[in-house]
Amino acid sequence: MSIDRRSHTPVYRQLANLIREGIYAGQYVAGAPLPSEVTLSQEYGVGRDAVRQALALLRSEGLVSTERGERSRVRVPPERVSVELPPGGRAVARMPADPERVERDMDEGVPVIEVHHPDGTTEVHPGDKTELIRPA
Amino acid sequence: MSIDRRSHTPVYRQLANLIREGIYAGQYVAGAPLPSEVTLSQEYGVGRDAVRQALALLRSEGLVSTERGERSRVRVPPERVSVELPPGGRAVARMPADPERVERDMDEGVPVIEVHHPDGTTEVHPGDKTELIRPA
DNA sequence: TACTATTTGTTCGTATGTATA
DNA sequence: GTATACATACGAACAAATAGT
Repeated sequence: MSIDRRSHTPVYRQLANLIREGIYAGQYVAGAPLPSEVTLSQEYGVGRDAVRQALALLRSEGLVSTERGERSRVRVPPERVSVELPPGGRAVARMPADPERVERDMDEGVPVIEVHHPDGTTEVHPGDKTELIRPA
Repeated sequence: MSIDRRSHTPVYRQLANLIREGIYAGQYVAGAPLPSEVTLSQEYGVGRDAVRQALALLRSEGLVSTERGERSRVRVPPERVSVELPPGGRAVARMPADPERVERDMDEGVPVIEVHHPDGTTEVHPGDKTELIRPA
């Protein structure tokens, strides 16, 4: 599979699909670095801008993480800690605002879970490390 | 408050912070269109690229939505439907992959909630229209 | 320590396409 | 049909962080 210039699907989205499928297929191993942006742009014959947009899309899905000076890596899903939803409690999921995300030291593309207790208090948990449970 | 070119914080992130605060403060009303990208770039004295990156950041937070040919709008939070977490059930939150997001007709910056039942079945709900509850 | 090479981040410029009003 | 506005795509230059020499 490769990039189709005549497709109505944007190049960067096609590229994101290719890389995503590569991750699902195990072609790119979790925790391992992807090829550099320049390498990807040469391999697929697209501009660096398209590569960066594709990687940004995958970051927003929580599939890869990028740090300055290092190649992007396939994100390793962390272990989940069980949190009980209390009787009479409610929970919602939302994306954190950027300053909040940085404050909580969370990766891009990771939602937060807000647990609202009957007494009015609220707990916020990182969505990638949390599993909401209700005992049987 | 305005843009500080000498700050270590990138221009687009500063701009995103300004617009976000403007939304929180009610300066930009929910459902109303923001100024156009060109207008914003002139008002704040930054490049259009910085404006687009700022808006992309706010979209990824589910704070604004953008459609081609129209100015970006402050997103209106939809009503939430209550979904009961069943006894013995588990729930996680994650970002949908782009094709899945398009398939489900969801806005950018909106997570999904996966509810896993004890019998092994799974339900997927849009995070902006769902509230997970446990009866008292 | 210092230096170099690699890599990602930011910013600007330019052009073209596509959808809306 | 025209004007406005957002989307895509390429190139280029420089900054900043990393890793290794």
